[in-house]
Amino acid sequence: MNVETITRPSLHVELLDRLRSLIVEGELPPGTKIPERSLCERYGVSRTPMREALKVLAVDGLVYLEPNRGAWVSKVTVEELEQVFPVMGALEGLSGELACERITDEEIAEIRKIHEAMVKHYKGRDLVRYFETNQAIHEAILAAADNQELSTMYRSLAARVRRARYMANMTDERWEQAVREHEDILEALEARQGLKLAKILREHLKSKFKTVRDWLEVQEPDSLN
Amino acid sequence: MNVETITRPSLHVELLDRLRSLIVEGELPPGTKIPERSLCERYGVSRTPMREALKVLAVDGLVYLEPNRGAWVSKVTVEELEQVFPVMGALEGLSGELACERITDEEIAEIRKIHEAMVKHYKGRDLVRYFETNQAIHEAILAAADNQELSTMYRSLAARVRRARYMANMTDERWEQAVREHEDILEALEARQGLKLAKILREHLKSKFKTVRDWLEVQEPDSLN
DNA sequence: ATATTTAATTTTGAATTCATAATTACGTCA
DNA sequence: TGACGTAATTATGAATTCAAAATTAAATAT
Repeated sequence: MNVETITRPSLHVELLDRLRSLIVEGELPPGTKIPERSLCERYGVSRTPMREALKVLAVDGLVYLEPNRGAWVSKVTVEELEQVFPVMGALEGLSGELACERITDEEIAEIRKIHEAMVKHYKGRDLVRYFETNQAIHEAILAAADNQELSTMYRSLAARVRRARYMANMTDERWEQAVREHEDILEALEARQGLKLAKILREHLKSKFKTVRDWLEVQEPDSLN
Repeated sequence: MNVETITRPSLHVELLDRLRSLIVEGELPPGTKIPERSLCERYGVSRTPMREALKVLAVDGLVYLEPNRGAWVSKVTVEELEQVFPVMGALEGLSGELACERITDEEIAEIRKIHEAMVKHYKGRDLVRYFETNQAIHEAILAAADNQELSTMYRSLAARVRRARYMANMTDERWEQAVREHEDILEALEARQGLKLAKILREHLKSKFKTVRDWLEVQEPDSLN
């Protein structure tokens, strides 16, 4: 009897991952037209699995489909993020609460380490590494919450937010504030104060939204769609 | 110039809606194998759009895909709902909070009406209509919250929960408690006490989960997948 | 030159086809 | 009878094909 069955993922799943990165990492910027044929050639697949992947990404909110007209990388608008951020706040708050209930001392120590690294990158003004470690902290809290449904939903929203390259817009003042908030996050986590952590995380997201909004209002003066 | 352009939705969207109903309404019960061919014949479409729809439903969590083996209506497990309910709680709590900020007196009056109807169905022990009006209240609060992202996510989870036909399992005691909780919901809403409403809604979901869990533990003694 | 039709081209939507994996049916042998 | 192996059948994954819609290019008129 075979226990260790090998299940090669189907093409559309593979494409899903790759397209998602392309979009989230900004290689395909918001508003870009996605012509099926050229993307298919790029990955050497036929249109069938490509179209399947695009349909999933459309439900995910990363792609915008117009019947008979094709697919675009969906834009990141202030109006959209105004709605996304409160939802993310609720989810990340829950993430903090659940994490405090379940997290082990070892996991906390691990997060503390990432936190210290993040502070180091802040002091060295290394924006890219700061962003990476920052994200790693939120991911670690999410992991500690140990809720797959929560993770999936949170990541889906986080991906959409990440496309706004707002980091470049962070003033020194806001950056400092973000780090301060992260100190509070660690503190609440180490004390396992779930409700407090939830509240801090929600507040943290609110100030993040301010940064993103300012950035978007510069980038996207008007424009429809 | 044509302003009123007609955009016929593509087949896969049409199928998406129909399949979703089939699954949520229980016509295709959890665990059912979904043979592509027969479903295609049922709707008179080819496999291409059907497969596109199935892939989307799989991301939604209503369908389970196994590579090279096909699609099944995903099962409703206690383990899954244990994760879904807290997330729903966070979302519905936010829904209550936002609703309290935005809701008009007229909208409140409308919800009060549905509430009265619900109480009437409770007294008449009309389970089906009770369930309908109950759901309508939560939908109305969600609508008042006026957040599309929130609505989408909430509905996706609610659909998965609805598939557990737990209502049949409601004891008189629990039913009474649910109605009592709904009285509190109305009260907090009319007083526009957002945080309180959020808390009540979360609690409300917790007791709902108890009912669902009891039902599932009878229905699904063990079983994998 | 600009606007407006009309034709050609391209792109998309969906059915069909083909290859491959999985399942079922059958036959053999202990 | 039942376990095992092999062939036949069926179902799925993905490429291809075909029809229809949209876009672009060309032609005509103003």
